[in-house]
Order: sequence, then C-alpha cells, then structure tokens
Amino acid sequence: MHLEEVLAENELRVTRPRRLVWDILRSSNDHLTAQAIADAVHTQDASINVSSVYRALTLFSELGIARESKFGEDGSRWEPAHSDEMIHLVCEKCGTVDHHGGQVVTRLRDHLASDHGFVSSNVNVVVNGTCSNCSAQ
Amino acid sequence: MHLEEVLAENELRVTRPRRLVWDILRSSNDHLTAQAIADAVHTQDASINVSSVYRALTLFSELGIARESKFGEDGSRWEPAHSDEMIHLVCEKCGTVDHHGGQVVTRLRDHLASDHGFVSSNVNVVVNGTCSNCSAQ
DNA sequence: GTATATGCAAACAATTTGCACAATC
DNA sequence: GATTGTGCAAATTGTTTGCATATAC
Repeated sequence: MHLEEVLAENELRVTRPRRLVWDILRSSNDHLTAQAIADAVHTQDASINVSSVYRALTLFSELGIARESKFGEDGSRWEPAHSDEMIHLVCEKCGTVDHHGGQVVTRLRDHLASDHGFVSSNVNVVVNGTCSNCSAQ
Repeated sequence: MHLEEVLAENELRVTRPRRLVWDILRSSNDHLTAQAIADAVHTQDASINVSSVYRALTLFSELGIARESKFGEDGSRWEPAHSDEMIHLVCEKCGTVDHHGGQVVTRLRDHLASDHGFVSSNVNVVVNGTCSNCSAQ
C-alpha cells in the first residue's frame, strides 16, 4: 500500500512527518506507542514535533490505514491496519506482545452479526497471560 | 461476593470509600469510568476524593474482584470481575456498550493454550460497530 | 493505640489545540 | 500563490504520589 496514493485520493499532502511516521509504522512489527514512534522519527529528523506524530496517526486511523489499540502502559499502541484483525497476546512475565491473526476473529464477527445483529467494524482482542517461553521456565 | 470477606482475608480495612465504590460498581451494569464512579460516590458523600476512588479500583483489581478495560474515550472503564469474561460491544452510533459473555471467550482461551502455549489470565475483547437497533434505522 | 487509609494539593504523563509560520501542490 | 500542515508552547485530561491527619481494627 502506498501512502502517496491514499493521501492523494483524499487531497491530502505528502509531508515529511507523515512519510516518516508511516515508514516507521510499517517497518516495525511491534505495537508502538506514539512516544516510541516520535522517538524513532526523531532519530531521522529531530525537528519534527510530537504533535505532528499524533496528527499523522489520527489521520491514518481516519483513512483506515492504521489502527489504535489500548493495552499495557504508556498510552495507545499503533499498527498499520492489516486486512485480518489481530489478537494481541501480552505476556505478563517478559512483556512481549505477540500477535496472532486468524479465523478466531472472523468467527467472532460472524457470530455477533448473525446471532446478535451487531455489525462489527473493528475488533480488538487483548489477552494477558503467560507466553509459552515463560511457561516453560 | 462480600467485600468484607475479601478485604478481611487480606487484612485490609473496610472503609467508606471502598464500600461506596464497590456498591456502585456492583449496582451498575455499565462500564463506568473512574470519573463516573467518583461522581456517583460524590452524590452520597461529597467529602470522598477521586484519589481514593482510584486507589480502591486499583486495589479491587489486584484482589481480583474488579476488572479494567480500555476502550472508548475518557480513560479506563471498570466493572466487577465476573466469572465468565465479557465481550464489549461498543456501538459507534448510539454509544451503547453492551456485554456479551459466553463460550466465544472460553473457546479462544482454549485455542491459545493448546495450539500456542499461551496461558491466558485475562481476556479483553472490544468490538466496535453498529448495534442491531441502529442498523435497523 | 497502632497501622493503614484518606484528603488534599501538587506532580505526571498522554494527548490536544490555537496560532503564526512553513511547505506542498 | 493559495491552502494545508507544522512547530511550538500552553492547555486539557486522566491518573498517581507525598505527606500530615483521620479512622478502622
């Protein structure tokens, strides 16, 4: 997916802050906080402000190309919007956040729609627990 | 479940703030924000401070009798910890938050444990979308 | 009576906003 | 060149904390 296109389609401009935020979002497979993104942006261009990072993230979310999840400490986490929704597995021991897409979410959506008439636009699953690594010890 | 017992078991004291916060949590079937709880507490005893509300909620969560969920605006939401975990259905049109317990969560936990070795302690599912009422219009 | 909890006010942290200037199209 | 986006600094909002006092046991 090209940022340029999405922005152009909506008559929005391609700016350096937006470019950098997007590249960082895409290249990381973690769920980054706005602050972490801002820090990463900063290593490439120290003149870019946190508020621009927030504005970019909010915009991307409205455009449907990024998603916000709330879990853990330190505020919201951000990730590029994948076509299949993600389950976040947060290990309480080592702190690792793993993701895990798949049919579980799809089945949940189907179930809610058919049996409860609830049409879901956005599913957010956060599971706290102990990952297999830490269980083994 | 009696607050008294749980507190006594842990050699903690039954105080007016804790009593009121607990009663409000139990009597509401909404997911209340700390502020909403503080407001409700205030109608009964205006001398009770927000910080005591936060302290009570944090304590209840540590004791396993309350649960924190992060969704929507205005910070975390709180509810009494039910034996079966809840799915939160947040309607984007009317703002209603419905809950919906059941096997979906249980099945998810089983799946994660058996197929991925992830032992879940706490599952939090937030689904945004349109409720049946609003879809009908 | 003693330890634990509280109220208060101040500190913190995440996020938002108004505005003059800068950069994109 | 017009308009949209940015940096900055200040405002907001949710939450936490240190400390002297009050309260439950």
